[in-house]
Amino acid sequence: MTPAGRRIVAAAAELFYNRGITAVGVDLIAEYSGVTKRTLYNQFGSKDHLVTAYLTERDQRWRSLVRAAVDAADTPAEAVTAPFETLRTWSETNTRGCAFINALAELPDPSHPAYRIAANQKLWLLNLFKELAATAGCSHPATLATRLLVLHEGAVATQHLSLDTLPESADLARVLVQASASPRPKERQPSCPDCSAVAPTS
Amino acid sequence: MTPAGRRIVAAAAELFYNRGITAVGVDLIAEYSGVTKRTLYNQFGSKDHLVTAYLTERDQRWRSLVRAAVDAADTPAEAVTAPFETLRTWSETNTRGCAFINALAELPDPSHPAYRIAANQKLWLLNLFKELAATAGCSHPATLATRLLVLHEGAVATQHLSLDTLPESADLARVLVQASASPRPKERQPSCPDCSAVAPTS
DNA sequence: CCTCAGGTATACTGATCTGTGAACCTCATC
DNA sequence: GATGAGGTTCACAGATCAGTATACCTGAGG
Repeated sequence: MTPAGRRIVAAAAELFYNRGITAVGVDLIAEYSGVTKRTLYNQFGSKDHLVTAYLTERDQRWRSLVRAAVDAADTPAEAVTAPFETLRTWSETNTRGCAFINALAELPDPSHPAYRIAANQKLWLLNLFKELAATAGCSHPATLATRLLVLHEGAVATQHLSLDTLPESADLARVLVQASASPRPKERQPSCPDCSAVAPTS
Repeated sequence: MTPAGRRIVAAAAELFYNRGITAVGVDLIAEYSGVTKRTLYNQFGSKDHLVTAYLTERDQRWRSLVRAAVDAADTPAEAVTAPFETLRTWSETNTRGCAFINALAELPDPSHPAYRIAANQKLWLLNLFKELAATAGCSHPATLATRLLVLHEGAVATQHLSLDTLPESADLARVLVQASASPRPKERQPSCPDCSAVAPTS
């Protein structure tokens, strides 16, 4: 991608995320990135393709941050909840929720590439949770992964409002991992039905 | 509100939710509701006011469904997770996520009335969870309510994709309520650290 | 019978939207 | 020194946007 192309994507990223995709015109993006509209169309062909490039770049950037957090975790159990640490720093500069969910809200056509990107992002995180849970020795990693994904997306979605739900979500995520990672000896299970309930059973 | 006004709000609700607020013009809403654009502006004054009316009506409709589900619950514990039952039926006809989160994605101005409506909706649900948890005798109802809200919003947010996370979210919600509603006798707590961890401690 | 609220019909403004056309510039590489 | 990629300038098309103006219709209540 040419230097002008990178500047265009950077400007589109900021404007699309903060003001909405439909509400931002290509003229504004061109002006914001110090580039002619002609250059924008020479590089991307259409606004839809620019939207796709914006979402793709954002996805790659976020994934690399998550990967770094996972690699920096001290223990396998902490690695499972590392994406919640990424979300904590990510939220400091991205305070308007999930860009992919927001994009789907504006793009009703399921055949738009944005749908694939958004779906793949969630599936990637779900699969990452599952693999990390399996590595950490958690029982029923698939069920645990689904629960962690819901918690993650819930924390992102409620971030709009000033409720500060992320710490609580991350706490619960760690509890779920602990309960799933260290199954109690069999003889203690009947005396503690809730533990076996919290630890996924399917 | 006049008959024409009701038809306009109904048409706006369907179009705004399914195609996006910015992407839908007032001409389309007028045509869709079988009404003149003049009538639309006589009733609502501006598109922004129509957006506010749309969100307000949707909020009221959803709240009454939640209240009905809570009232229909058999036990206080089941009442706490009744909103998840509402979400199950609600999602059958509303498959494009939370209309308020979607609206915030398109309306970047925090001074827009939509912000207040969306924030109040989430706060209302959070408070409902808290009151129901207290009624059911749950310990630390505030913490439990936050966790339930995150689960609820996470289930709504991931509904876009075909992941079917709602059953798992509702299951986990019920487990959390159970763990918080029936605290174990003190002498058993040391032998079961995970239970005390799942039951909110703050 | 009169009035008036609710609504219709149609035309219009001025701005903004995505996207294109055509000519020109600049600079590195062959 | 010719070529071509990346970029600029500017004008323009055609559509759509929110919102307004003017005149008219209709039916219920005083």
